[in-house]
Amino acid sequence: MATGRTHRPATRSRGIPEATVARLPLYLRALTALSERSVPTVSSEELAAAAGVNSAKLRKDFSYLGSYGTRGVGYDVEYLVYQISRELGLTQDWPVVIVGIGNLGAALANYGGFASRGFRVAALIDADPAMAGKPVAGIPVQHTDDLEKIIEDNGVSIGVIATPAGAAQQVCDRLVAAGVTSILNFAPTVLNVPDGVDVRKVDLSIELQILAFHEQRKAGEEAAATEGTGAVPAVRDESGDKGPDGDVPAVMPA
Amino acid sequence: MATGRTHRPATRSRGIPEATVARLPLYLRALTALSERSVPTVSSEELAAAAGVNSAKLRKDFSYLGSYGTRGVGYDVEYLVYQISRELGLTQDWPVVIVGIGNLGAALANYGGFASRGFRVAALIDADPAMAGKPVAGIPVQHTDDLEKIIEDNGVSIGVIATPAGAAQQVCDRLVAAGVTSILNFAPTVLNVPDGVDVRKVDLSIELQILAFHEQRKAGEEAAATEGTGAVPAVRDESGDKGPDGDVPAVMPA
DNA sequence: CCATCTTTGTGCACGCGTTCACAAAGACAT
DNA sequence: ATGTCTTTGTGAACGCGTGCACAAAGATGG
Repeated sequence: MATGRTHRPATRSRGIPEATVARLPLYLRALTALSERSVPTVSSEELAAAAGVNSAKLRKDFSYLGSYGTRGVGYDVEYLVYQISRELGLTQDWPVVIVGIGNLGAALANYGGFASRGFRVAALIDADPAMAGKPVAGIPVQHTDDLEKIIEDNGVSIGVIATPAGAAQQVCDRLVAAGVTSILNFAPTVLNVPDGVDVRKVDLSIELQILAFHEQRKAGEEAAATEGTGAVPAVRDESGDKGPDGDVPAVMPA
Repeated sequence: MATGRTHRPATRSRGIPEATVARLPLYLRALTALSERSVPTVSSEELAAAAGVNSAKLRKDFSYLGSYGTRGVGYDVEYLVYQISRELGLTQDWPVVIVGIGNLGAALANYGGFASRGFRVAALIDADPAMAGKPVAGIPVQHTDDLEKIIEDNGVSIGVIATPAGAAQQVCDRLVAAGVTSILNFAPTVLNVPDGVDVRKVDLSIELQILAFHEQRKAGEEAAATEGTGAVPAVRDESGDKGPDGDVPAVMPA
């Protein structure tokens, strides 16, 4: 996964397990699609298939929200959409600021997923004076100097960081000091925040590296299966023997 | 987190737990920074702090790779950088294709994190004929018609999908048919893939919704603590009572 | 009203991941 | 060589998440 929670160990927020919370948006998306097709009810089996999860898991997830299903029938789509939306806090409007309007920041500003579903891009902020005033996705970019004022004026509690890694912690500190308590971090850095502030990170290169690991493993297995006895992998040596790699080859920088 | 694994239940890939694999890139990043500062060794405590994890967890993670530390001293930075790089498969070159060169796709193509660390953008692919030939990040965009040929010619096994949701599954099918076995999906859809293919997803709106959930909870707790007795939350009603919401309010579309 | 059939909601068991706490290992000084 | 001190590596306990499997609930038909 492209993200991981920071801090806040495993506090069952008001009884709903973290793992369940992470799946609710998935269910909501599937339900919204059904709602648009005017489907009145769904069974846990159908909905689970649409969301790509196990049906027992889905039922257990919903059981944390309450008993919203009807046995022998299934779940009322519209009602469930509302309940999940309410649970996730999407019935209210969340103003969001995006800091760092480079390629990625601009892409985020243009991303439709922000506008819908209760999120509103309240402001775009960048440190480059040349960017100031220039409209991106129809919203004029403002300078970092005004960050605190923007946060307070708009009542922003969610911030998105899309700056270079070097600037991320500093931006984060200012956001938090100004009152932001939830941060979505796209910069490849570990952010330090005080208790009570939630950070979620999206890190492209981490995701790629995880894929590469599995890819390498697949290649190794395949080679082992294709060639020879199939018992001992021929490509990769097992861990534990420090033998073949005495000195350190060139490994790429940051 | 912005992602979640699909398929492949919990197979301890060659003995290394999935959770550990997901943290290796984090350690690698911290170690690379130390390496650039020419720091020769680190203790588990220091490195754990830099990576934002528990030191016991870090030591256990490293123990899956082998005994690379020296008691009383710590870990040799350069050596560990190499070992982790090798374990993640970053000592080889991974050609990657990006499909869907919109705002996000272009941002990804320009993202420095791809170029470094063993990943190379082999091709950019888009369905829009008007895009064909136009260079993005110095690489000419190619048309979707040539997808299969591009995959095969470049020996690509990792694909990145940055198309609209509607096109994602179709693109995914073609990538898989052409030989791609690892996919990083930025489109807000659940992808169906055959066994043996890894999918990781990065979903901005899911991340935001999870943040909104916690944000709402924090707001509720705060209101309860600030006002009145402090025992009963005043803002949000507890689950289970279907009372106040008889009919369904307007919930935003997709 | 009763029987049957579908689908939910959940008790239970299992496994992964995390954390504690400590013994073993080695560096370093004397 | 011996003792002390630091830091690793891991055994063990615990908690969360998952999935099975089934009883309870309600719809539906006769």
